[in-house]
Amino acid sequence: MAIHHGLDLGPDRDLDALPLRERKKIQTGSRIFRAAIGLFAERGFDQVSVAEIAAAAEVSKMTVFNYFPTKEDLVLGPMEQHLDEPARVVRERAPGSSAVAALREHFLAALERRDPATGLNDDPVVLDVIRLIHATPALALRATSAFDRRAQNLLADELRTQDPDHDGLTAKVAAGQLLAVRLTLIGGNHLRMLAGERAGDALPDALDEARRAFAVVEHGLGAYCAGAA
Amino acid sequence: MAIHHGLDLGPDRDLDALPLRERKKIQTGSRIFRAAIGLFAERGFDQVSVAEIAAAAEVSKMTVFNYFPTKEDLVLGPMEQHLDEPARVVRERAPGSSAVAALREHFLAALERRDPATGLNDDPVVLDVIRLIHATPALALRATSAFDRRAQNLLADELRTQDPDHDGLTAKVAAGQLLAVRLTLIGGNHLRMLAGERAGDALPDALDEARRAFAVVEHGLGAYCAGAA
DNA sequence: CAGGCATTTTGGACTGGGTCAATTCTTCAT
DNA sequence: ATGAAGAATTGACCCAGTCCAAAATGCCTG
Repeated sequence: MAIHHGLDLGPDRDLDALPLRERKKIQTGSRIFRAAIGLFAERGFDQVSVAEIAAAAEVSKMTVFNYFPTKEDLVLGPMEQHLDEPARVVRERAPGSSAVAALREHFLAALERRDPATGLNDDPVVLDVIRLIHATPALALRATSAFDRRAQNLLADELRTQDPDHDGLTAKVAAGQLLAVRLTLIGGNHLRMLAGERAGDALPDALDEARRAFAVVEHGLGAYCAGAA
Repeated sequence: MAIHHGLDLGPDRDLDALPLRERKKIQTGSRIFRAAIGLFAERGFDQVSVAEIAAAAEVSKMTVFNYFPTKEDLVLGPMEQHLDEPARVVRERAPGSSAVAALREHFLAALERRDPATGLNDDPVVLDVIRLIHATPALALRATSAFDRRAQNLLADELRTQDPDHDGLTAKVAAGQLLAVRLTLIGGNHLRMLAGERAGDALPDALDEARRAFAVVEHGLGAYCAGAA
């Protein structure tokens, strides 16, 4: 719930107007997060113990777990509020537009505003996070868990509600395809950032890739089906 | 490599002809596995410690980790030799057949032989495993990790090799779509089994669903793109 | 059949993630 | 002020997973 650190977007109510307690909480969370990312970036995720992070943030180990349920959440937590987003986008789409179009446009818009969730963002801290994800199997695993049963079912339910002529199977398959293409695109953007590209420079290519990728989902892999090349 | 328990298919050379040592190893592995699944099914994955499993299998804790690298592998290990399978299937497909067709036929064949990896199998132990996966978030996470960057890249490389006219993006997207549809179908089969259906009875429906799902991947989600219903 | 070799098994000690009951501190109503 | 309520914090604890030296077991040769 709380806004832990500099990464969260959201309704940015000004910090100074909050009761003292809330402000301290935010500061502590931010201090823990920055200490963690700093140490991780320096020595690697597995080579840093939570106790060290606690010491660096001048807090007890327990307090770290109070703010972040697991060690992995220190890296991934910020990006993981978005589980129900695809379903919401489809539900709230403009009347007359298709579900696929809604998700495509939503992703393109996120790219343009350099939303860290798209992977197209060269903020130093975001870069550290991306590097960590790629260097640590456990983190990579959880990062792809956007392709989760919950997420897929949420989206499938939404698709079925909106297009009631489709059966459950088609909806689930469609939901899976849509979540998968999103992950693929994010992965591609991560690679750009890891290669040192600036987010601004990479934007045109990223937009183009996204459009083409969604087109593949819309029109099928037919080409791979036409027999040997 | 070793054949741990009753689940593994593979080149079933008769056990009795093996050197005594190998036989004991198989027996021990199987004893540990069955003890673990039994206790997990009874009290839940998180409510059983590795020490208890070791005691139940009359083995030391160390030996458990000798046979299964992690506690999760006690449940998932058996089904996880298959990471590179999609890439292999595409690589070794009959000349003239498409990549999509190869993967579809491979999955259909696996369904017909009730391969546990398809989720369509009502062996009591397999059922326990399926129940555990659905009841334990950590296991569910790893079970969907077939949608892994490694797996996706392996398959994408294979697709690009075979159809060199396609660029990297299309190959990665296609690989993602193909892995995703596989996971979706497996999930559907799990639901059937959890609902108490017999694998034999569910087979026709499962085959039909698989065919339709792969058709969606081949021809696209177009319908969801046609605007509001 | 004896005994040496290689591999497995074992017990124990240790690290580090994660949880719990109790303690301390902040805030607020009287 | 003061005492109650509630939150932040803490130290003690449990368990997964690793490391090591020693004991046990199957295997092979003399």
